[in-house]
Amino acid sequence: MSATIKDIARETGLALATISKYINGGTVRPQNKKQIDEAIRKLNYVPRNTARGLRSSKTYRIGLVSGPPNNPHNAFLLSKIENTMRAHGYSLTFMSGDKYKDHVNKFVPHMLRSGIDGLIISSFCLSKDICSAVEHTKIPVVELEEHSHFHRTDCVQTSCTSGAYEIVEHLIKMGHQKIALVNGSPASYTACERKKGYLRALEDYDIPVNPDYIIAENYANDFGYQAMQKLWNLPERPTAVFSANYTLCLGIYEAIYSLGIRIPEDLSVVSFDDFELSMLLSPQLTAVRQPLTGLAEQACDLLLRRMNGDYSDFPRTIRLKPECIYRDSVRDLFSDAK
Amino acid sequence: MSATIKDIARETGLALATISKYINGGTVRPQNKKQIDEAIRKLNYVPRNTARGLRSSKTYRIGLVSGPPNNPHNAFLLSKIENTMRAHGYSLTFMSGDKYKDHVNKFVPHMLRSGIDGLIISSFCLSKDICSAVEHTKIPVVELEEHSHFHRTDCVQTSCTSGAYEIVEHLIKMGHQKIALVNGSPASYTACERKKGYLRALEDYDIPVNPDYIIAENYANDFGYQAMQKLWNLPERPTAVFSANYTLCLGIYEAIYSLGIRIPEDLSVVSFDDFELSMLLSPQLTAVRQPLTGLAEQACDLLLRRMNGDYSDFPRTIRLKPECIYRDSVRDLFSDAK
DNA sequence: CTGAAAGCGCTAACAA
DNA sequence: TTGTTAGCGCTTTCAG
Repeated sequence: MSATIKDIARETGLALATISKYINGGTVRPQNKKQIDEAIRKLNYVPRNTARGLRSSKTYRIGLVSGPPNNPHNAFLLSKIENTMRAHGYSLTFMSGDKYKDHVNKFVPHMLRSGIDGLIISSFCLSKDICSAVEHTKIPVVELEEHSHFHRTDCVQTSCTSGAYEIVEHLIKMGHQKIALVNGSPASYTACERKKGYLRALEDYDIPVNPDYIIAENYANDFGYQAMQKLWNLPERPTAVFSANYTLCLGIYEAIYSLGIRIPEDLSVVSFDDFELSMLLSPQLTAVRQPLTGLAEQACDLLLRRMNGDYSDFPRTIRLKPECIYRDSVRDLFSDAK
Repeated sequence: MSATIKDIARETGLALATISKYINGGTVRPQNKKQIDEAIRKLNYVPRNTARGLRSSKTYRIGLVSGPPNNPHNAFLLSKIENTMRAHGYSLTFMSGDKYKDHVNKFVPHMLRSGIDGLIISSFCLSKDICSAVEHTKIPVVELEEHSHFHRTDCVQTSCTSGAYEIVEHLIKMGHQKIALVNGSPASYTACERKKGYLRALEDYDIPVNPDYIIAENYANDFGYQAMQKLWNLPERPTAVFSANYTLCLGIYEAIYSLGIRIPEDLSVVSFDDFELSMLLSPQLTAVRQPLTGLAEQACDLLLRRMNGDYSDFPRTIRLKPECIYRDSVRDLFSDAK
């Protein structure tokens, strides 16, 4: 066992409380300061946050529960949140899992047991039971993007409806009418919002909805692949596909390659989520870029304020607008017609 | 403040110690068991790991320090490690940062303060001071890939030399002689190993080393971009480029697109690290795939054993062989000559 | 199998 | 400014 504050006290001849106060930013006599610093260095003393927390009932730790980090969307949020919270003196306990298995309901209790001062939940929709268990602990929660069964919660989200609307509208303006949507689970809040945007755009331009063109099951890569296969087997193929997220898009692209489909000649493709990848595909992908930095910042800000007891604007819903990035994966049917 | 073990004791009329023992897997009279379970549910009791740890000097938490998770390599490791450790009852404190700023030297003390039973360090090379601070705490450390200034440490690494050798040999067998290397910092262990593999292959095939073809500075995207620009401005352009990691490769591809270079007609490209991306690029990228699952598993296994006091094989160095995936980004100069 | 008591490392009152 | 004291929630002897 390494040195404790007691050892420092013994070494310097000062009282525990003095050392403690100094460590926590209090002022001590310069000479004592020097002595303490020296003793700390000499004994390699590291204050144990766990012991501090026991007393102050703060753990200086927050939890982040999210989808798998090998999705760049989650990775970016994780990275940004971790960095921000660390700058505020918190460390980050991270748990992730596949969205489509119900691990989640085990994550959160585990997280609670591990001891956290606040919790950010991203990509996941929690069950009622879990939500009430969390609410019972009184620790502040910020939901990122999804919408669980909390009684009332702060949440930060991308305005998916507007992003989806805008990109579908772009397809329409380029002359597309047969537009397919490959989407996540209907149980997912974000998936619903994206579909809503898609439907609104069609409605506003008087384009009839073709149920065959809407394939929704989950956000997995594989599903994107299968969905694309299915679409291409339709007697009347779509001229454009709107992929509702990044992982789906990867699967769709794989299918497109294996089917030998040319973009945008044979098929136009747009997607929610914009990443490095989008630029490296040829042709470059037209996509909806989420305000990831903003999402992370707002979530952290909200959580920090709640942890500091500022509930003045609770519960708050913050919606940030995404941005469409227009590249070369959409064919302009009008100009072709000329 | 939510319920404590005391409340359960009061509620059930049993002693603290009995409850504690039951919670930790001890046996109690069936009737008491029922009572305790009921009280726990009723009061929504969650045992505080922080308080447990104070007594048992275990935190049930491990730390992972790594490069940014928006690199799929790091993301994969993180995900795998977190899942594995969680299955063993540990939660994961994650800190990451840009490899090329010296945040790292602040991470580790922060990590130590936060309280962990073990530490995995990936991608980072720690300073001597930090290493001795860590060694002082006696908590087990496993290094993934890089090699710090620890006195003695367990480490798990990809055998970079053999991966690099094999992929460069492939280029040579396809008739390439003018092979460039875009590499990370010479201070990086992995970068050195990858260069070593490159040099050995050239040496074995009696190909002279052209210093202009070796550009090494760091693993950043931007640097890959610049390096590629530089290579293409050379009076004698290389016929092939070996990118030493994923992020560099992204930058190289961006440069290739913007310069209008055709792969593999004008230039062959191979890279360390293989991801979804590699398959979606056209043409598909020939790459070295690291045994990521194996790396994560071995690191966890080693750390778990050390945390359980098993030091029988300390210090252990585990090296796993990568695998080359041959795709279409390399031009066969011999068959062209026929 | 159960209970009483001590104490893990630290902070927060309060007193000096 | 510094010291004293009590106690955070839990585990761990050691008796019963």
